[in-house]
Amino acid sequence: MGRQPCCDKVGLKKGPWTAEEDKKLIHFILTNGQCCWRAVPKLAGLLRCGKSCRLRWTNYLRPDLKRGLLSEFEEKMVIDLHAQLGNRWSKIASHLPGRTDNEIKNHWNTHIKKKLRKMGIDPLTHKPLPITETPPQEQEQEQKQEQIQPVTSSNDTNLAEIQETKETDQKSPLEVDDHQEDYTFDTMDQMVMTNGFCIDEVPLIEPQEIFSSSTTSTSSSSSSTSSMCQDSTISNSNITNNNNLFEELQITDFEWPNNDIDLWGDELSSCWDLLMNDGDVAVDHSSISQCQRNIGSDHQDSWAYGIL
DNA sequence: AACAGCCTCAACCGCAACGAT
DNA sequence: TATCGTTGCGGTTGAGGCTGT
Repeated sequence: MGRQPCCDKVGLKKGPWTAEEDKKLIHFILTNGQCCWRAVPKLAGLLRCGKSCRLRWTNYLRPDLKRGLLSEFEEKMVIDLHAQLGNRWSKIASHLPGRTDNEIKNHWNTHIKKKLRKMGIDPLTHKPLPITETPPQEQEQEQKQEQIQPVTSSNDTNLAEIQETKETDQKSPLEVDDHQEDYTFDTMDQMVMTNGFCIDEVPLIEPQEIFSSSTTSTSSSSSSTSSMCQDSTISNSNITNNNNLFEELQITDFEWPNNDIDLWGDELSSCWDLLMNDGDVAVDHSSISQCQRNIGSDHQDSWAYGIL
């Protein structure tokens, strides 16, 4: 039928976002919530398409994002989940609070793939690489080739592999479980065992389960994006029960991680600095102190500002 | 210091899925 | 059921930073 472009591309800005654009988007979403991304750029005064705004928010500006490299535990979880789910990055991300599908996908392509190959494991099938079939010389060449070519390219996806991946992807977790004896990543198995769940029944990992000293109860955040769109305001009952700030902000759906998580990277902090320093934004210090009490003071300088 | 090649990751693109009508 | 509009997902790209020479 011929799809329309997601937005009128004439005169729209592309490429990296500026601090000013970030500021506008954050301000708009905090005051209006997430709704109808197509309308967001217009209403927020941005020369971007809605898609770009959504991506920027979900992958970078969302306050519940964890910053920095994946921990070893998270990495292992990604490997395990990838073995079950294939390249379903959003599904994988939904098990890792504060991580985005894009982030996990990038990390997989740049780090984990290499690691697995070094360990002699095929990152596509999670089975041992066919060492005997490939003469050592070729292997050496492959390794060199891999060093030359960016791992993000499709250099490792020949037709057969693509086919294989698709077949693997189409397997349900139960089907995968049927072949669990093929799973060869021993440390992974150990991890799975020590954490008390089987590969085919990966639980929703709560932040407090990953970070043992957690105090607040939260639910999976990454998977909440779509449900957030249902509301015209962002909702989070976990926080609002005893927190005026978030009521004021109409932030009721955020999954604020606990104080063990580095919530705000420097860049985002600066965005929020920009936001709070803006003329139409005031800082509610009483709310800040309340937030500090609720969540802990480690990040008090970073995030606890109210927009009135 | 200058340059080239490599690496990372934010952002884009196109398609699929889904809901509304 | 068919069509349309919107959002979400996964693959891919390329700018900028990093590293080695």
